[in-house]
Amino acid sequence: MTYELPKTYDFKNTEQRIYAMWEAGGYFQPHNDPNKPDFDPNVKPFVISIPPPNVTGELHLGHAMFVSMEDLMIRYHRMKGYSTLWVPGTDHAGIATQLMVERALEKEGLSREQLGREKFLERTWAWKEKYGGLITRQIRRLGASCDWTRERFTMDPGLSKAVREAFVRLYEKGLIYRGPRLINWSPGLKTAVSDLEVEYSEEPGTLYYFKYMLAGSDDAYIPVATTRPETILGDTAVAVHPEDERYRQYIGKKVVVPILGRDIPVIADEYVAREFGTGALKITPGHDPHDYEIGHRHGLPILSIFDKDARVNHLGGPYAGLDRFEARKKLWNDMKAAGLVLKEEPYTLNVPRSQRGGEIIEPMISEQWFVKIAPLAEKALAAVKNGDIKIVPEHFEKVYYNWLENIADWCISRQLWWGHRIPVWYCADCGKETCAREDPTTCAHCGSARIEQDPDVLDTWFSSGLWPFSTLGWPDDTPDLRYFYPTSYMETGYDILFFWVARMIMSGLEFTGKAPFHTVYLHGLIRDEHGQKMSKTKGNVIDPLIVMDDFGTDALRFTLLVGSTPGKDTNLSLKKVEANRNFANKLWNAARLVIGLLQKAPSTPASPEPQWTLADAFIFARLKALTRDVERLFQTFQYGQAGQMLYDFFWSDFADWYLEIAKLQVNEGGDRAFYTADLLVRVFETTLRLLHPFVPFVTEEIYGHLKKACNGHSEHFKPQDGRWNAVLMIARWPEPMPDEGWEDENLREFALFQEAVRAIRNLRAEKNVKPGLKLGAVVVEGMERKGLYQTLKRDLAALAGLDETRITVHAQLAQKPEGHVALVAGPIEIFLPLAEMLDPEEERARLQKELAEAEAQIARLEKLLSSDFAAKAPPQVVQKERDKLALYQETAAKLRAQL
RNA sequence: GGGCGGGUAGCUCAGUUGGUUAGAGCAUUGCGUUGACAUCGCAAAGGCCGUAGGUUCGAGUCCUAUCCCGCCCA
Repeated sequence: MTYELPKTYDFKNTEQRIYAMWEAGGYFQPHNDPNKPDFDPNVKPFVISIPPPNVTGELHLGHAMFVSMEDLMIRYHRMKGYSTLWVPGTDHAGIATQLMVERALEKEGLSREQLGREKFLERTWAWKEKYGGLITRQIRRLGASCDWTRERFTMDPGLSKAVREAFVRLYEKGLIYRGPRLINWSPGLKTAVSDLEVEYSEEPGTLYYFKYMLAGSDDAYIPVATTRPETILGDTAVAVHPEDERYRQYIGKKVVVPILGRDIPVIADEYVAREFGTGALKITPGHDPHDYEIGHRHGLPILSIFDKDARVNHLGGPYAGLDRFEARKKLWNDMKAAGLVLKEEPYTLNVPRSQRGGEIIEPMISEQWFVKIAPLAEKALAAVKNGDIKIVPEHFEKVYYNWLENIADWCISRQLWWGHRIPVWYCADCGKETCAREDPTTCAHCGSARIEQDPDVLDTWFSSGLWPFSTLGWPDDTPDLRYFYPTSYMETGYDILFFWVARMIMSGLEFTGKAPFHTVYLHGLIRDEHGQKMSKTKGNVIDPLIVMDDFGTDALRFTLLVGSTPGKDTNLSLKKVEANRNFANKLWNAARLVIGLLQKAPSTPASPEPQWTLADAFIFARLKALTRDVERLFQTFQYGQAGQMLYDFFWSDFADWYLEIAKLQVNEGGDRAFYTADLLVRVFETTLRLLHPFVPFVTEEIYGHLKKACNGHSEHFKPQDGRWNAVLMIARWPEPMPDEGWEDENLREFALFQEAVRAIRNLRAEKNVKPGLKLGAVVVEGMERKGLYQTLKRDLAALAGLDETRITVHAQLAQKPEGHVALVAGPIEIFLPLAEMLDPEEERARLQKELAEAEAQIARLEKLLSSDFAAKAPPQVVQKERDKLALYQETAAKLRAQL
């Protein structure tokens, strides 16, 4: 019975089935599990914790990128025999999720305040249950081989316990403190956000110049410029540079706050840039980070003039109740009327905007919780500097250093409900705080039962920072934690190097005493095909789900993986995805052919000694080189390059050349057919293994068919390492095979053969020889080939459109055949009976051109070899050039003989 | 202001210990289909590797300067 496959690869009906098969087979779980009795602690683990997507999020290309990349890393290591664990999970995304639920409530005409905290949280959990599975289902669709039995969520009891433990430890160590500080306030969300969650955008604005009148004077004033006139209401000083001759006289005097009439001092501070604006700076310590520092230095009062909605409060006198922007307008108009205004100038502002939603952030004094970051940062810095952690690509190490060296304390409290609540209780009686691992019922200081928990929750990144170990059971000493921690690679986008990677390193070192991973691999952002950031407003968003529908998961994965270099942005074009869908189909069709051929071959050999052909030697030598190269590239994180080599090998060497010749060899029958089929299976199967981490579905599907066809036909047809596996995904990664000495010569000889074939094809094309017209030929192969072309006659004929029966092969020819045109490929000459269809002059010109080219190369190489090059370059490099020269000289000699 | 990355074919990009004729996909042009694949094949054309210096026997690759683009931090 013959085994046949459909003509086109049907990814739609394959991917889901394959994934379910893998998962049901338990292949996603580490083969060496510390929770099982047969556990062997000597087997090396390889572990990645997934960057947890928002639990209620939807798949975008950023997810597709990291899933593809991590799955590649995981599958490679799994095939290498590591006990491989990829821990999946999601995070609770405090702000994002809360906003979604609030929006849903709004539709019912409800607010979270109306509902109350408890009910609101119930609703949010229900929301999470309902939509939480979407993103993980989508990640599965990408082929992710994560261990779903170990899936985690940041608000699981275990991970919540980790958060609580981490907080309490830092608190006990004095690394967490609470206090009023200037923080970034998001008036729309009504919560503090960290420095990292603020983005600065350059926007056109105005620089306002006005008079700060000297107290007690009617005409003396200090001119001051500001971009935010409304903050005048909170000014508590005017600062000038101590050496500024213009204002020196005013230092220590008082000036009057416009409209409000408060007296404030003129102070001297070197921070003031004399050349900027008027050289005098108004100081609003309550609403500007720099002013805050200056205020501290000089012991200035700090006024908060806005409420939580960023409306002016009672300190703003007549402007109380106005929004900050309305207040700006009104105050400025009033100042104009009062004759205090000097001028306005257009000016480019650096506006702080919320990363979420884009509203303008207000710096405000607020009571918040902070992590004292310096001691943590120091260790995190050292871990990379001393090589415990390596960042790929390397240049991000500098970025990392720069950030950690200038880091400010981390504001970790958020005025939200959805998240881990701060484990601190305040006592109504003694006023002290109780921070505890278990919810207390009484104050730890006075025993009072009148305690109340802090209403705030922690920044989501606080829990994400614990992810590599909290997912493995920390703070409990679990078998998973002991065996799988520290993890191996941390793979993620460079955009969250600070948000997440740096914080994981700090937390890991602090809480577990170990770097949470030894390698950080950062990928770039996905942009559209013209390098533009994808955004809904631009309408250039590519939905990975649609791409997978149209071209298949493998095509998308291969495109993302091969088109990317570590740390560099990737422009994704659908054209490329389409090309890679074609690649998957090419694989499929090669499988059809290989399966067809092997079934035509005898199932046993007559002789145990194979007689390999030149083509056999060529493809196997190329496979060996490929295996070596791919391994080297994987070791150095050059996955894209590895994928490209696989693509080229498969398409060019294997499909275009070897398969064509293999057809002929199988048709020969007998042992030639048997050994050709045998080699086909080994080469093709090895290629499938090498490609599997990139395109897992199509390779797995083909593997199954190939295995079945082989097993159904001959017990001899087996993979290179001699055994078929249950599934490809756990087959062993191909070991590089050492060179045995025969490779180079065969590769060179095959290259000449290819050159000869191409020369014939070109001439045919040039002269419009009908494709169906089979030509005869005289081959002069030279003395060294010893009749090689007798055996290549058939292949040459098939590939170049010749008539095998009319090919003659000679070692040498005294005279060039009459009426023939000569083609030269190094030492090989081929004469085609085309003279009659050629203009002798044109033909002469063609040969002249080729000769000129060869002579140019000879001249170039002779010059090169007579220069210092021959003396100073490494011998192999020089030899390579000498060989080339010899080849050109032969070509030139043959050409001259033709002319 | 500080730092980082990039500028290679018409477009999008590879090109990692420097090795002497710079590659791919798409697009373009020509030819080709009963025999794995038109989701294909065979071929062609297309590049002073941003600019100027330097190091070297040798530079797309290393160094310096410079212009342009992008990103991060302040």
